[in-house]
Amino acid sequence: MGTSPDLQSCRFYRQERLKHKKSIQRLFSEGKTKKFFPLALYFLQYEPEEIPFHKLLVSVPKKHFKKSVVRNKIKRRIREAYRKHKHIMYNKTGGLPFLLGYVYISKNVHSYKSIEEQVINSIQYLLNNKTN
RNA sequence: AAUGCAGGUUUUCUUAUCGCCCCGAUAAUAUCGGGGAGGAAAGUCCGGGCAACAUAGAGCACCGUACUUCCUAACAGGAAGGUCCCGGUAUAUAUCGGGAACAGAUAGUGCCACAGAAAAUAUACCGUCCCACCACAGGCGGGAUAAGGGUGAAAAGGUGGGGUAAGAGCCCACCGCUUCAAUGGUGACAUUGGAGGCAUGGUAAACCUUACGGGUUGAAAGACCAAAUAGGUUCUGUCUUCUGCUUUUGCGGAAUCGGGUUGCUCGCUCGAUCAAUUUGAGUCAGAAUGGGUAGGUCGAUCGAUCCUGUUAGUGAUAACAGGGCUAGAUAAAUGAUAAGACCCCGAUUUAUCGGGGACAGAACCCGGCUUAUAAACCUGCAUUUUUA
RNA sequence: GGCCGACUAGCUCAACUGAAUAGAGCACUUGACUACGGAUCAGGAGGUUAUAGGUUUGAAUCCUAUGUCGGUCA
Repeated sequence: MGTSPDLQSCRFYRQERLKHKKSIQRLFSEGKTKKFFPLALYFLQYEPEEIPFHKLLVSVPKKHFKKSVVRNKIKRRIREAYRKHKHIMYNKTGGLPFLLGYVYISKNVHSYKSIEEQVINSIQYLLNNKTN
């Protein structure tokens, strides 16, 4: 382990992605839910191993969007919005980091601006409801 | 020039800011440099490579393919050709364009509703004709015949003539069919000539026959690394219910199991506490060993490869020469925002404004097929109009 | 990523190896019965058999392609 990563930047590190199968199952079974239309946010605080990364997962249901092109586009927009505004969360230090799961619940494709707005709202909501 | 049909080619571009994935260098979550979706990446309909397992040979079964020759690693793909069908042009034929699951119904079995005399070994209902009788409209009996007969998808070679009591390939001509021979062609087949009097309805995307091909399973294949824990195997050692006394034999107590004591419980009582004898079984401890889950690495991107040219071939394609390296992720990168250029549509003040730029996103890799596609361009054919 | 299967009336299902009006129950609707309703009785409507081609005289059925839905394999 070298120098610690710059958490304030807009870089989106590989460790900030939620990949572990059991963590995902924990997030969806034990985590809390809050709706920010067109998104739904699952969140859960966890015990980090070394660096307190917030971990992100994005999901777009296949039921509403048949074409993988459309699903990929929405996922990229959500991830981009989170990347630009995640520094808000790292600014407020203290407390356990979050596992985040964004699920797209609308049946229509929304523009980047409306998605960005709701992502900011959701991050503010998380900071206000943080424990420890 | 427009429209339609068929086929082919291309799949918008530039800049800035912030980012993502891979590779290389410095050197370590930093900086620099390079690369980053498609013609269908799709459907998974075929064929192969690759991998594991299986495997003496032959036959049967099952699945698939089906005009011929060639191409190919292979194919249900492609090229060239043949036959048949459809459309156009001149018109007994030729030519142009398009299409065809295009082997066999004379190997066998099955099916062909309704209608119709009859639906497949032809039949004899209405008919036609001859003879005899009743007795003269006609009826009945015996015989000949298959020309004609509502039907039906399909009717037993067709047309014309001769012939006959009436008729019939009964006979003849032409056409068709079957078969034989010759010639041309690698072949499908074509042309010419002879013979047969016609024997052969349809259906094989019904069973089937013939010929050819197919081992099974798919990257979730498969190979390797490997923490903690549990268990398997092997080796070594220890013990054979626990405990007290005793040198040992042995004796006492407790526990467990089994039998008896009236069915049950307690109690009492009896027996056993590994089997056996050069060993085996089990408990515990230690060591070794192989299998293997979370996870990771490989498989995995240099290949039936791409580009250009020459040669051979009608062509698919092949050979040779030169040059290039061109995504490689794994809850899965290839993006977001802003501005401009190009193209299309609408409004119209003719220069602005507004809207739009299809179908669609790699997952081991190739060769095809099929399906989805905005716009532009090219080629062939047909129709219409204009000009000469 | 691979491999299977099913689409028939508003719903649940039939129609077997092709045969001409695609049938049954529930639901809907009309009438009768009843003071009214239910139940019952008598009738009626409702289908491009998922879509598009093909084979056949004839297709829900056979073949091909497409679409939708479902199952299964670590």
